[in-house]
Amino acid sequence: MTAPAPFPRAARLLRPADFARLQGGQRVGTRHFSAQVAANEHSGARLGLAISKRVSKRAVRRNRLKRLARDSFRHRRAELPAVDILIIARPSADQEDNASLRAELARLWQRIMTLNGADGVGTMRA
RNA sequence: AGAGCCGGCCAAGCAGCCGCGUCGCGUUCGCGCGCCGAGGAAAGUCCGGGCUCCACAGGGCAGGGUGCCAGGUAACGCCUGGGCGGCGCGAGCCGACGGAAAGUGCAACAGAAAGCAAACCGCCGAUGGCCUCGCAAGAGGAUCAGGCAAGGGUGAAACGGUGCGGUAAGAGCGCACCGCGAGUCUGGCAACAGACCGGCACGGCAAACCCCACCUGGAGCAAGACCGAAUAGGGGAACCAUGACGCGGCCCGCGUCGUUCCCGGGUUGGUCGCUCGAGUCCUGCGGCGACGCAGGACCUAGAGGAAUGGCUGCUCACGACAGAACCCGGCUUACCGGCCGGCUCUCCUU
Repeated sequence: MTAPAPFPRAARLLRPADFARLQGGQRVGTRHFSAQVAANEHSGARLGLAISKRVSKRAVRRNRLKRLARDSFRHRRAELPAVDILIIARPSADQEDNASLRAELARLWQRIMTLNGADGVGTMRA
């Protein structure tokens, strides 16, 4: 029912350095998430996740948020520009069900796209 | 049929689409195909081991742990069987359950007294003395000497309990039963039990110090090993003053710092450690059992910013607690509900 939308390793933030670079990136916030965005030198968008134990002490619940975010991201990755995105979950996210979190993530990707179109992200380019 | 006890097991299912990780095969290096891919607790990190490194060689002290007995096990604080005590009509369940005659200590309040007993209320006053009566024997009275600890009262606890005898009143003073005992015998590997005997002497607390028996180095896979680029600590051998420093609790003890010679090297990345193991299943034999032995079959997650998922549809008893991170054995805690086996009690029917 859905078009193929793979999510290879190249589309993930793997090194501590990748995360550190995003400290200076642009911030985008929604009700249950916040994101740090910066342009990268790769061919597509990359995703990193930061879901601390402050969100939930239960590993199962943190896993749910990560999986949801990754799945949502991979479906929209083709539309996103070449940016690194770090998604940070707020503790309130733990209370929401899958459907509303998916809707919120969809809006988040949309805002990142428009942000990039308005040229804000270019600041990180060397 | 209803209540309940014990042991074992399962953890919504199916399909489609889109994904993720290891491995194998193919590859036009984009990827494609196939197999496999969380738990009974993966959890808490409370014990025990394996493995690894650290200065280990030994002895002593200290510290810590365990604590009825006997087994099982790699080991344990776990498990099995047994004993004792308690709870339950019962199937069964629960128990830090060694030593109080080695010593030290503790016990608020209350109470006369809290531990080599003592005597507030009380009981008695036989015996000696006193008073009255009596010629006397003696009788009566008070309770001075004195005797007693039954009863009352306090307390968590008061120097065996109940009953009978006994007595001036009483008292293990005597007896019966119970309790108690560092006695004897019998049974048992033992914990312990039974019988007999003794005679009432020894209160409680050892999750108070302590004593006894047994166990016990420390840190942890970010342990640790290997590979490889810039700055330049390092490793081995020989000699030496016995000073300073260090030695994962301390001491004996041991080592380093110095000089000479020889050899070549660490944080961050990559690879390994990383899953074949006290493994799982089946059968047979031994054992009450935990478990052991033998044979056969099987390979069953291995990530690393961290995979094991998302969406949709259908079915039903409407789905709990919860996510591996070096690996095992336990314990504890969380949990919607369901299945199987064995057993107990009550009621009904025959």
